[in-house]
Amino acid sequence: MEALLSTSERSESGRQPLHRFFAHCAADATLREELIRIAHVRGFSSGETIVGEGEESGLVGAVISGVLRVQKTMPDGRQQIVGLLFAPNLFGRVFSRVSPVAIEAATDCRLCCFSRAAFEAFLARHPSVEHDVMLAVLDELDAAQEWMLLLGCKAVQERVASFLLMILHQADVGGGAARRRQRMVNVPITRHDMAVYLGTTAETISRTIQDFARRGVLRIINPQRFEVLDEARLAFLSGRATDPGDVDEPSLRSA
Amino acid sequence: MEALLSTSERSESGRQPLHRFFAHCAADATLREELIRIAHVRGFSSGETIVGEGEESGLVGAVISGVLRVQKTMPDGRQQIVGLLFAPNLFGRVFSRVSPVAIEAATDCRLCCFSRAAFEAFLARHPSVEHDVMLAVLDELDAAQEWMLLLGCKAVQERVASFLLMILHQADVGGGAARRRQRMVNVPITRHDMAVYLGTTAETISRTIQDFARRGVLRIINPQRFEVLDEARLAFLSGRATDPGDVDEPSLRSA
DNA sequence: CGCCGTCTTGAGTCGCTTCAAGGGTAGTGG
DNA sequence: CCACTACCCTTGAAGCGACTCAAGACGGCG
Repeated sequence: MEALLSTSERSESGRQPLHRFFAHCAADATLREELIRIAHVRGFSSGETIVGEGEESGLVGAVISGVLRVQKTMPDGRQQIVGLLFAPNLFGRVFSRVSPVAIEAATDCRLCCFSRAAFEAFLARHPSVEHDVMLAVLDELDAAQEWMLLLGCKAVQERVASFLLMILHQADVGGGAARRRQRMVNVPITRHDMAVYLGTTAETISRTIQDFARRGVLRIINPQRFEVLDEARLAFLSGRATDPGDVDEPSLRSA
Repeated sequence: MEALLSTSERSESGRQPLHRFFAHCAADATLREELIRIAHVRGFSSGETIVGEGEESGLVGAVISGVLRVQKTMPDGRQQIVGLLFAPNLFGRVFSRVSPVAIEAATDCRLCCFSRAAFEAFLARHPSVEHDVMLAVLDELDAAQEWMLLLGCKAVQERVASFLLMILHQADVGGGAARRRQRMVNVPITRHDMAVYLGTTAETISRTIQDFARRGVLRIINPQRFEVLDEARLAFLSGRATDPGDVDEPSLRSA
């Protein structure tokens, strides 16, 4: 944990940058010390539940490595992933006794954990830190609203394209202008999880990705790894841009 | 504005209760005075835009009466309503230069407005009030995630049922145990807006509601006003509950 | 009264889901 | 070392729910 907070320079070395929240705390000796006292690092393996849905769980924290899925389940078993959390995002529902969502490990992962009570007490003592957490919550809200647009309006092909672009860009390393664009997409989750995130089925996901490959938008290295050959086309297919130059998209689906 | 903050008792008289945020401010003379100094009440008529999408707008505040729709639009014109705001909810994106969503008047309405800059300065001076705002944002996030479940998993019939229940319960008057259950649903928005909210089309909404009426779940007084005849059935149709007693639902759709 | 917007209803089409089966790969034990 | 199992991904075929297009009904307003 000490290492976590003492290495704000490691973002230089290509690792994930610190969350604003941690950067803030790391910069102040008092905050750092308080935080270290209540934090503990825990490993979870893929599939494990960190917080159950509707469950009273006193655990909040941040992702160090790996991916968490935030999901809701209906009484009859249908489920929807309402968020994916990568490092260095925060997880857990602060200021509520029960969590309205389940949080599970989508991959093996390491988490920096706090007891919710201790964390909230810490925030209450340091309003400027609570402010950072609020900004993180606002970002999450923005992301949720963007995803609602995707689920409500977009065809499956657009959803898959949007998802791939999201994965692609969240993997961009380095901050600001030094940010290096990736061409390789590493999908850290299964087709099934992708389907649950995108509100569709694993079969449809599979068909769509194969279709993209046939059209030359991307190259499939293996089921979890693609090379993006034409990012502009992918952005167009995602519905994010009204197409600038391409003429009518010929679908090779029937060929 | 003074009237707004001086009438925390009016929730007794059947009016909307104050938002936690206002209740807090009304209870402290200093806060109340500061808030009154930066607030102004404005009326908007149905269809007017309060904040444009992606636009730099310095306006935030709370709904006094009427309904706001929070929506996002794709480059090709498709749109999705990502939230409806009733009194006494807060509106506007604090701590961001641009708003990622548009905020429009879904009905004629009255709003208590603040300049974003002044409001943020006010929050910075009073962390306990900022805390209230954070709780409101967290509630909004919960609602957004619930709606993602609806958009990603539910069939249209379930979405419409969920929507009607939401409208029904948000109209329940009185707080806590004194809350009085409504049987009448007043849909404050058009079929088209409902469709945009539910990620479907106006035609499908219409068909579904007529179907509910044929099945005896509700009675249509006029296109904006229904009486709920069987709330348990409606809850079942919304997918919120695995049905306890009803056997297989006969659809009168084909009759 | 006639126009206009909203809601309703009908018919046809299509995208996606569902169901079913086959292939690839990793982990396990004989 | 090689079967064996299990899981994931892929592919095919059929069915259906919801969208699209089109037209008619209702109500409000100038």
